[in-house]
Amino acid sequence: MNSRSAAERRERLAELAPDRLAEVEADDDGDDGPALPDLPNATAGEVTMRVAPNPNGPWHVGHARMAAVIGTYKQRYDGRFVCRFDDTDPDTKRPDLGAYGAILDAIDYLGFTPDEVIRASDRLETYYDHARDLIDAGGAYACSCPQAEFSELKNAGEACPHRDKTAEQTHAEFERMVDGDYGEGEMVLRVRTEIEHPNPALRDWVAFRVVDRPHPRETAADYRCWPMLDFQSGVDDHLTGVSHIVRGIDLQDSAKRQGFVYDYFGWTYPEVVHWGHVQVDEFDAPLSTSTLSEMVADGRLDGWDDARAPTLAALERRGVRGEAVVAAMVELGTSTSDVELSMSSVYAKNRELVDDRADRYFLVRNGERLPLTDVPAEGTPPVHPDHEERGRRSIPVDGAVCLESDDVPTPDGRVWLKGLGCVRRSGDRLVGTDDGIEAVREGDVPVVHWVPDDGVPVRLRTPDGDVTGRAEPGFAGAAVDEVVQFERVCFARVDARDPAVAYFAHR
RNA sequence: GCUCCGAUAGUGUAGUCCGGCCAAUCAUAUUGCCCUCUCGAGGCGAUGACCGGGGUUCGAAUCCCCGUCGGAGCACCA
Repeated sequence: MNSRSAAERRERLAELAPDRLAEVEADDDGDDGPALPDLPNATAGEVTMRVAPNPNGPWHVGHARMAAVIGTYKQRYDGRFVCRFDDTDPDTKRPDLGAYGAILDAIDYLGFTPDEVIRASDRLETYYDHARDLIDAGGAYACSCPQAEFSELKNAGEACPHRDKTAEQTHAEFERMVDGDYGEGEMVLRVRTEIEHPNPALRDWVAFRVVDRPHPRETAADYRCWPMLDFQSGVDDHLTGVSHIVRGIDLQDSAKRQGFVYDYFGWTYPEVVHWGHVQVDEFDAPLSTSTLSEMVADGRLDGWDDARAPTLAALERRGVRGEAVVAAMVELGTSTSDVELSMSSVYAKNRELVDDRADRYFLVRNGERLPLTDVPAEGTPPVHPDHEERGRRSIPVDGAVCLESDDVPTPDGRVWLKGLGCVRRSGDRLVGTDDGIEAVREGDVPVVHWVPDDGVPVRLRTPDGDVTGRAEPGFAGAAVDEVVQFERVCFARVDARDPAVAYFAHR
């Protein structure tokens, strides 16, 4: 940033138009990167948005986008944030009871608090009531066509024999669906749209179907007649006062489908923004929730917050702040084309957030032990190079040190042991030299980190697997949950003590 | 096949509605130098893009047409 010219501009503005300055400042506040585009037809105080996750697994990084964007809009428009669990498929995308809470935790991690949390599986009676109203309005009919047969008719633009059924008969059959009198596939309730609509995706879609498998939530386990997403979501959006919907392009036709229901009811459809899919560059492994769940179930991952997992829980455990994730997501904007998120931009933002507070420690991975003589009794590197006032560490040297193998000098070569001094390799040992720091400044001697022979064993859990190493003795004093920097290695979050475990955040 | 949608540097984004101030913004990435006892932080640079072709116009990233490429839906999944 050219902060100088920005400052100049500000100064000029202060002279020319003092009230305009306030706006600019407010605009600038906590705002890095381009802001999200304004919502269409949005009025402050009258914006309600929702995240509508299916709780069939933990949230991965991609899921953060919706919450991040909605949460940001909530702040901009002083709006409402609804979290609605769309858990209406007890079978193929079966909800996971642990995921409800995990998703709320993820939203909290990102720094947002929903104004309202609802579960579709609590609301079946509401959907039934609306189905009955829809039938009364002539907007739905019960259909017992086998799926493939209907599909053929539909693609040809032809009505099935059930389409002209009376409302009375449909009512009767729908009540039998509700009562569980039909088996799976025997009867559905279809919305009567336009069977010759140019877009085949909109023709007489299914609103309710029968699912035999009980819902995992006990309170919903007795229901067999389940609404499809487009019906349930359409009704709920209206009932919860949703003013603006953000959703993926895969749901592009949803608004049009639901439009038929809205028309029957005389409702006004919310504003809709569609966006493309997000890929995350670092995780080429499939980001799908079901894959993740499988990997956790069969032990390939230690849990949803395994350092190798692309989940928000894992990022949290690694010491990446939700704020950094939100900032990166907001920068992605809401374009309809698919986007790829670079984790490096999340990490860059996190580094900014965390660097100033992160105390420095040495961690040597897979160290090589080298006897060391003719050096001071201890090394005293600063706790933080930009904050001398935080003091210096004290790392005792007792006859030997460990270095990372890449840092071991060639025979007769020199390295500068950070915070200690220059040493020269002599055979298999290191011997202190009387070189001053100029040796480093001249570029002849690399500065390396090191630990004494009896460093603290640390397991560093990284996205690429675990690494073991030893940290300087002072690391034993680092508190759990603290984010530290292992100099020249990475930022990491202290996860456990005795034995010490740290989670790799980023370089 | 039918119906939608999109295309700016490695990545993301601003600008596109209302054509000129855009030889195109910012961030990230990569990289050079300075500083530094970190490969962190900081400072100063560099690299790198308007999908193609026509048209309209004095003037097009922006408007129009064609093409190409990419994405989505046409589920009793969400």
